[in-house]
Amino acid sequence: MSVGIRHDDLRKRNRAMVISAVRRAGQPSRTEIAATTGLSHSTISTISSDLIAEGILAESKGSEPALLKRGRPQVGLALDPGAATIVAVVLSLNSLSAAVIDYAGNTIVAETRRLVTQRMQAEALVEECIGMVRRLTERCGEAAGTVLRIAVAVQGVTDSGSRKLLWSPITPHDDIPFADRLEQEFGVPVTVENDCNMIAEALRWRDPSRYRDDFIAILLSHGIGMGLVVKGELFTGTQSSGAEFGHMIHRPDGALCRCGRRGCIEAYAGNYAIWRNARLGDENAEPLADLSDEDIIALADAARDHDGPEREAFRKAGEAIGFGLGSMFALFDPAPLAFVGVGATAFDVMEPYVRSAIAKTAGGTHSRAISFDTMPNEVPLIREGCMMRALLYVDDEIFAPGTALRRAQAGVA
Amino acid sequence: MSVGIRHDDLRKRNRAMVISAVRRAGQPSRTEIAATTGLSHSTISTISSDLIAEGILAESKGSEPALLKRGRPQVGLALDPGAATIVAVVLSLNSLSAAVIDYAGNTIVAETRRLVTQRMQAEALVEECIGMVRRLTERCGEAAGTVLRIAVAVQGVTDSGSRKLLWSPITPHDDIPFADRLEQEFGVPVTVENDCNMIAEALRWRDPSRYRDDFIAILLSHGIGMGLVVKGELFTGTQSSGAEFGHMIHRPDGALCRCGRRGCIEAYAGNYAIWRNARLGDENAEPLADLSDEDIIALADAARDHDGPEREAFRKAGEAIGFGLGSMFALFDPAPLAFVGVGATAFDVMEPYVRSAIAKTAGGTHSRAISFDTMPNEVPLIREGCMMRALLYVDDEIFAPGTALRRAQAGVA
DNA sequence: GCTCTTTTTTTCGAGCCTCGAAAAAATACT
DNA sequence: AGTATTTTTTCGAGGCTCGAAAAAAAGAGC
Repeated sequence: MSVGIRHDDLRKRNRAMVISAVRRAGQPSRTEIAATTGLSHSTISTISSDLIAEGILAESKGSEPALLKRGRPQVGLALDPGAATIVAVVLSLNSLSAAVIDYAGNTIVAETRRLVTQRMQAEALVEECIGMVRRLTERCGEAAGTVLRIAVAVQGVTDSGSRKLLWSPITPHDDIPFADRLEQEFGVPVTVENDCNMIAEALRWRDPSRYRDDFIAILLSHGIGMGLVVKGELFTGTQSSGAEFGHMIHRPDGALCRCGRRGCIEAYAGNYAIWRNARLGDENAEPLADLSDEDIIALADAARDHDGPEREAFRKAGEAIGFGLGSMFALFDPAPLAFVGVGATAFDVMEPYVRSAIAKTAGGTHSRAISFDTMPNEVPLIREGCMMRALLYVDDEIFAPGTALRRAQAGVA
Repeated sequence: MSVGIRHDDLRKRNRAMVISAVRRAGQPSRTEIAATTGLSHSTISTISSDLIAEGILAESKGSEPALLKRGRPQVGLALDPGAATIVAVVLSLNSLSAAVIDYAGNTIVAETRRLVTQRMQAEALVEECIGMVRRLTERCGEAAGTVLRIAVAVQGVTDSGSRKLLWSPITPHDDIPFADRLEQEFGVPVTVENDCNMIAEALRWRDPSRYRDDFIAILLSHGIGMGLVVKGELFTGTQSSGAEFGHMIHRPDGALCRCGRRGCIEAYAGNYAIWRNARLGDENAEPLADLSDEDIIALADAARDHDGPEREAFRKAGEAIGFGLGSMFALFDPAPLAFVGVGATAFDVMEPYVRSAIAKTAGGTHSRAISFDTMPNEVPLIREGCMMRALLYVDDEIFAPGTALRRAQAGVA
């Protein structure tokens, strides 16, 4: 049961509101913050002067456009870049990248390297991450503030506590305790997040007008992933990162999926499935391990060009996605969609089939206009979402409690 | 964006905590409440004496078991039955019932009558509801407190604001504005809720240990309904009451559903679908309008007795439910399940097929033991959930704000 | 250049709220 | 009857937010 609300929580939450307002708006004045939060000017004044004294916010004197208005000019508040530093790590099939990022969201240093993830031991994967983070932080040296948080985004299923990678297509190993190992190594809180969830998080910041309280991000790549925001909250499973759209059942006992089961949406709409249908015409053939982007683009070109097995393969893919979305819409109604990843470049080929499938479902009723958006490159989105994840943690869990936290901790000690 | 938290909100929320603790625990002492809410004894003391003064709570002197302990005896706090009155209305196929209920949850008067809902005009349906509520409240007369809330539970889809019945199998008419019409008539806030959501609400109160933060209630009757609780919240659509499990797609372009579409889970697992498969062997036959409970029980008996079309029909039903659950579990992981309604009496026939279907899905992995529970009679659950809905509204929206509300309203006026 | 107006930000006292400690109340034990 | 024990209330202290007023920092007008 939820616990009663104490007096100190009040300040904590209002500090969080102010920080969040600044992160969202960029350089809002105190008056603006008062308006958006609904708190009084005096409260905003005290809170923001506290935050400035603590080095979390800073008055941004320099870059004002100095809009010529009559009275005392507004002074913008901005996040102090030096307040903290976070590290965002993105691990995907055969690739690892990481960046050290300041509190305002500017990348300080970054690195990317290729790995053969599918052939590595679990421990070697973890050590590659540790190594890269160590190199980067040392490269920054004293220049950067203290690292307060590390977030790792991985393709695959993580546990609901964001501590372990439960299963992933990038490695044959299960239950890899990334968070524990990295925390051990760096003494800083760490989370492992699902890549598609990070895409969803990034979309909220990229385009809050479209991606606000309810939307769906679908990653069309070798497999099919989904990031889902419902009622303003990132939707996760009760025990895992959840939202495994690719493994909803499209056709019971149908095509062979990479996961070993049959009839999953992915077994029709994943890159390997499209290739398999187009080239082999056998939906039970063993899925390929990997497939280059060019291969998919070539298939899409062929499908656009003429009727044939390629177009038929994309039809099956679109149908699987459409019926899957229809089933989801039966659960929580239609929402704006973003298709991300290589598959998005071929989405124009699939779209009519997706739409006609949705039209055959309960989702088709409400939705006069379900709108699709496509973004071929998922990498920057994952990176960005991962960064936001870490920064928001610092905002809410470290800076919002402020001295109250330190007081409480001292009390415990 | 969420708004800052003011000083008065604090008291409001802590009052809500206290009320909720009493509703949940029955007759907790102040000390107990302090423990469960985490608030200090002094705070609980002031808040509860306020609530007693306002006639919301009462000290329950009478029925103590007087457990012999050393110190000053605890004095239990209970909801004052006379604090308020609510009306719960349940409208289902060919049946309307309503009850006037006191603040402690005791039924004061109740009435049920049969209607031919499918042949009535929309307005006539609304008027039947109004008439029954009026008769009941008049029957109570001065005996009951003021009615503060009316909740209507209906089979079908309502809008997300719980104002209209968007679609229902009990009537051919759409968009029936129950809430507006009843509010007009009685001058009291009214909501229209989906019956399965009310079942879920009831289960939380019936057995909080099993039905707590995440669970699924599935109504197996003529159609298939679902009530879903995820992370402690009743799951609803963004625009409708949502969670239309019955209209997730089991087989694309498959059996004819009552909704006019094809391949819905309901088109395999609804009573009409089971009957159709067993008796006609034609999954495209026009669905029957209604079917008696006895018919389904007879089919289940036949299926238990010998292999044949009946057993095959239940196999198809179980498979549809199992694959559907598997897809849901892919989205948010397995959760405890309750099967409610006539179909639950036949669940033993379907269970093996349900389980084997789930085992073929992503949900099958995590779930070493997904547990099913069956409750044949849905009516008392719907009634109970509907009552709780209304009572919780009074708790949170009327009694928790308390005088603060009245003050604010006066300020506005 | 000086004063007036306008807008933003800070200051200050009032009013609530929760908390901890101590007191009061109510009962069982001896 | 007195003591121990547990629950509940009382009371002063400390925080927090708010509204009003003051202070600050500009442009506008003469």
